[in-house]
Amino acid sequence: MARTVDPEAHARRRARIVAAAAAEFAEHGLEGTSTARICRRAGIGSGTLFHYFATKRAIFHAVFADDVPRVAALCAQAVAAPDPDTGLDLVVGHLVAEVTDPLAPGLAAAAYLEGGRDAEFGRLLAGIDDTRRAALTAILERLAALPGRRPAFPPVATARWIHGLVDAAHLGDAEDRDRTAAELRQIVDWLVGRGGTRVRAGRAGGAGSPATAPGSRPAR
Amino acid sequence: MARTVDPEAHARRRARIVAAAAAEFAEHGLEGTSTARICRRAGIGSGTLFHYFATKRAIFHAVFADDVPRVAALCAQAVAAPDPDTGLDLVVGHLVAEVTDPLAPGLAAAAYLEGGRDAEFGRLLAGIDDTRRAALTAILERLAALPGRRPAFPPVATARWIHGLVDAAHLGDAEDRDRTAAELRQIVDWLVGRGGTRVRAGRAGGAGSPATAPGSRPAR
DNA sequence: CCAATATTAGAGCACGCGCTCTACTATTGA
DNA sequence: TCAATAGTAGAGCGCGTGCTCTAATATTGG
Repeated sequence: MARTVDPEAHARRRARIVAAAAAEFAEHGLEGTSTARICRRAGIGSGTLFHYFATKRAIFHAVFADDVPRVAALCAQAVAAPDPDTGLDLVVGHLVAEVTDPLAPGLAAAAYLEGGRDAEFGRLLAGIDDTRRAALTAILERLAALPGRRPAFPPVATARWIHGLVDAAHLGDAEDRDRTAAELRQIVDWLVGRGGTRVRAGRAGGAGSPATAPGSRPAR
Repeated sequence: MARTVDPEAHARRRARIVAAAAAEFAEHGLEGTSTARICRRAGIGSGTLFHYFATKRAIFHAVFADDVPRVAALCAQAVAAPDPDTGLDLVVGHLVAEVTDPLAPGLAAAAYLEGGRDAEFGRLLAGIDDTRRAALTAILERLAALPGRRPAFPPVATARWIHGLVDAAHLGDAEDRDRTAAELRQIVDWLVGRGGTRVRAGRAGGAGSPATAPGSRPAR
């Protein structure tokens, strides 16, 4: 017998394809992206592409499925943190990092479109979401029990809204991502009853800032 | 000479096509929707379709452009309202109605994907957004000046966040739209410093509700 | 070195796409 | 009634699609 596989090299090449595909999907969505484009971007032929993935849809799934273990590990770590504040910062930091990724908005839109129709893919997304929201809820419950904290909503609702805000930030203007991220941290602190009066007016755009609001682009 | 046009009949038929197209676009996005599907749904032939619209993209634009005058009128009415609370309710009511529309999430996703690439379409969306955000900001400024109100953020930031929350609600689970809408009203009241203690814990999911959070599906 | 297998490129296939074009019908004013 | 034009249907065109298949090349173990 001859020729065994180097799994690392295989994984590297696979990842290269997934990265190229992610960029294309973020721009054109699943149906709008042609396999030829992915090939060109990855610098390979179509034969190679279909050697690594059976269908275009499989590549799309891989783009998101690759995140699952990373998210799970981070959530476990955050829940296990001795201090709920630390745990919250971990999760929020992760969500903010996602918002800062320039590919995120396009991918989120493409994912939504697809999640509504492809049941298996929908379950994949729901799984990622549920993992994060469950972790957030657990942390928020411990936070609410802390003395002196006055969270505005019950933990489940707060977790849902934080997630919602991140979704919203995803759709936000690409130019303002850093400010959006900063504001996201701020509003989370506020939702959670952390940081006391630090918020009240000022900052986050400033009382004296121009009246024209530059914010997010899309929304039907 | 002979045969003049009935503009009303023309508009009705055009609207019928736009409605069918909107449903398809919400499901498959712009590039994923074929003109043949639109024709089938609208019960017409391709000849008819291209008699009313020059290109598929033009139909897509029309789906959103048709909203512009409606939004402008409502915003003007809300700003002109004698009482800023009434004005706010008008705008929020309009946004909530949008969230309740079952086509909204898909269309929002499709719009985002397209707004990022088609500059003209991007400007169209930005225009709608700016109209609404400017109206909201104006109303919120009057609201903040009211005695006894303690808004959490400056008006511009609040307007931006309300818009963001609506975007987030768009992406939310289709089954929970009514609850999402109710919570949206609640969090707006809170942001605006309206309704006092009515919010603090309880409601909105309940302290005794199950720990598994059902919330939104998508988000990368 | 050689046999065996992993990996690659790209020509080519059947098909569905956006859109055009022609032929036909419905509806109007004179 | 009849010419003129709005409206409609659908066959068909050129092209790009997702994917397959063949043939060639790298890379390994023995």
